[in-house]
Amino acid sequence: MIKATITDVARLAGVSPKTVSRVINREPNVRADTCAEVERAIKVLGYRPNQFARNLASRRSRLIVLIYEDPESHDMASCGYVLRLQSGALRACRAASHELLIHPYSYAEREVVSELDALISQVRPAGIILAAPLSNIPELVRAIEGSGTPLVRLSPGGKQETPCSISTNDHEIFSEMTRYLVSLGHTRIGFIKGHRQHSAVQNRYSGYCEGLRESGIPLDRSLVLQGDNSTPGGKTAAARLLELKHPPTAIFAANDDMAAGVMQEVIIRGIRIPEQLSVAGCDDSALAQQVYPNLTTIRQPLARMAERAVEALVAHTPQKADGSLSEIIAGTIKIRESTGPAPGQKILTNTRPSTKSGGVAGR
Amino acid sequence: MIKATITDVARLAGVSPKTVSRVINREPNVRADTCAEVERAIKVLGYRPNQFARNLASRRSRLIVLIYEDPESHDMASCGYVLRLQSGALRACRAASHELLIHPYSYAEREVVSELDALISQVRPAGIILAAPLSNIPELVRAIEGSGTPLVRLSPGGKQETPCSISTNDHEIFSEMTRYLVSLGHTRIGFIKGHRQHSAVQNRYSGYCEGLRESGIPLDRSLVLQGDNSTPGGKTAAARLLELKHPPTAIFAANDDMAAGVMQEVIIRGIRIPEQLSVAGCDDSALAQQVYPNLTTIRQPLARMAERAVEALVAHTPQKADGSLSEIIAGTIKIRESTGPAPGQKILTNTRPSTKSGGVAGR
DNA sequence: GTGAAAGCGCTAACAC
DNA sequence: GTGTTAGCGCTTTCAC
Repeated sequence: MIKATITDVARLAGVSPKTVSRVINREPNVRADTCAEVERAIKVLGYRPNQFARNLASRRSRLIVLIYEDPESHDMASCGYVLRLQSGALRACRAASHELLIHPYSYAEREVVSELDALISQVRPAGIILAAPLSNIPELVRAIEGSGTPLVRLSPGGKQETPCSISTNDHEIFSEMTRYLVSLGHTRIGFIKGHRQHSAVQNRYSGYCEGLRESGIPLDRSLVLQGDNSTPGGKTAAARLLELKHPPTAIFAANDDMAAGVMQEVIIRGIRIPEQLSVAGCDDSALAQQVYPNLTTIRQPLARMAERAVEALVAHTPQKADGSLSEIIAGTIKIRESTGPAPGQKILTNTRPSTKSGGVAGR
Repeated sequence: MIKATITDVARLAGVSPKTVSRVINREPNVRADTCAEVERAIKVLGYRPNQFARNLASRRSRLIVLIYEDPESHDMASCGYVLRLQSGALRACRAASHELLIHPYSYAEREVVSELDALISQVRPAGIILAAPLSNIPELVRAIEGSGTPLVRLSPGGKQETPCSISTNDHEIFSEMTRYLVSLGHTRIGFIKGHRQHSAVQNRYSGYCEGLRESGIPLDRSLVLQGDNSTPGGKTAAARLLELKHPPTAIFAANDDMAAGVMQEVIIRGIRIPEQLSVAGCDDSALAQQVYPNLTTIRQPLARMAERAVEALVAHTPQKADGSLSEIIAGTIKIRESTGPAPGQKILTNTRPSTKSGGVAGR
């Protein structure tokens, strides 16, 4: 397998290298038969353009960099999160003949910015995807934007004014899940917030509050606890909720890991799920279908978000000035076995809430 | 942040571009003070060598490709597996200033080989890592070796004659876990085999057999079931084992996902773990610490294996003729809460087996 | 120890 | 529509 070059192809096809270049880059202004001839020559020689030469000559690469919080720093808890991002990004990369470079960062280490600088100037990526919670760190965003590299942020919290971003409807879907629990007859619904640092925290909690409000149920602050996104944290929080004078009949955790911790604590205490207590989570991690009973949860469109991000980046390549894309992709509620009618409640005919966002789906 | 080139640095340092090149590549034959002068200039200008130009001129890249079975085709079950491989590979890549390209393949699709060809000729990777179970597919190995790209295989089954490979001690560690269970007083130990396609299956099962043999316990074939690496599969298998006339007092599953299924089934039947039944798995996936009780399992040194693979590849770069590396890195037993003395058994003083491979560690 | 010249394989900017 | 001329920024080869 000796490497054929563009000149070899040009010679065989009886055209100039530039014409071959036009064909492989699908540029206009090539006669159909010339094009066919070139393509034949390409096939005959098994020619593959050398990416490095292309990158060097055209000053841009076909590499997309996906940056996310290093799951190692969380003991691999968020592993489904990372894999789904990768999966979507890879799909779009394949479709666009780009390659994906992964860069997990432990944001604890402060060298990230200089690492990023090095990466950008050495690799000149076609684009960078910055996943939450990193998408929320001004320092990083600035470093990337400063270099002129196209950037898409995934689920940046707060006002997503700055550059391109793709988010999910956290607020709405948390509201919807809350209303779903209410529709099952629950009126005392515990809520365990996510880790403070994570930008989605606020939207999720506000969604819960709104769900209650829309259902006409007053917010009881004693039912709301600060969690840390971990399973042990969920366990601890559940213990506190269950020891309340008026314990909740449902517990809604801001992620699945905490929900799993809740379930552990509940089972230890001999409380049955969902007959005596309903549990809901968020993320639809692998865990959700591995715990018993299977967990009702919210599935975020992570893969789709990353996929769209790559698409935007690839399209955007010739520095589109104001590419201030700001998309929202809706999540989905997955009803499984961990939620059911509140104790002492008749089973309702229709347990599914009306949907104005994302929709509700069984598994 | 305008890009400084090697010529800029050369000019500022008052030397030729070639000398700068020598410095950044750590080539010999540069006087210490020249070197210092160049490094100062590099710092002043914030110079970063353009990888594409280097790659083009030197005909080799600083990209390592990690190829593994697409977790999507397994519904993300093996997500910890992938992440730990990535994590190790990334660590070594950072240390060696290389970048990591990830390529999950669903081996169901047969186009993999031509995709691989394209990848190799376009990207000219410095090396490829082929993870199990893909490391066992002759077609892929041939395609890579045929291109002359350095290859390291991870846990290829069978005789690892061909090229470089890095494996773990599946056989020994499964034997050890089995002996550990015996040391707890278990004599009827169920075993659920892994998916047929996975090359490690054979070694794991043979380790179990040897563990029994060394303990003087005859192999009872009715206690050995074929699993499929999935949680539901483990559940089904457990049901069959528990309905046996003489059910086992311990169940050893060839991976954690199946072990989780076992635990589900056991809990449904109201059997207590570990008092009435011990359960052990393999992989130390995130799951192992998320199920209740936490799962006793085997931790494979996946990250370390991938890390070593990258190191070998990077060192190997100038096609070392016979780089037939063949390393074995030992796994570790993680004793958690799901295993205990067999029912009706006194608690032994020392529940830990003698170790001749890998060693035993609590958490 | 250091430098000059000649590409690596492709694309940019123009000419025709 | 197509070809020509120059590089892209670095490393190679070989001279000194």
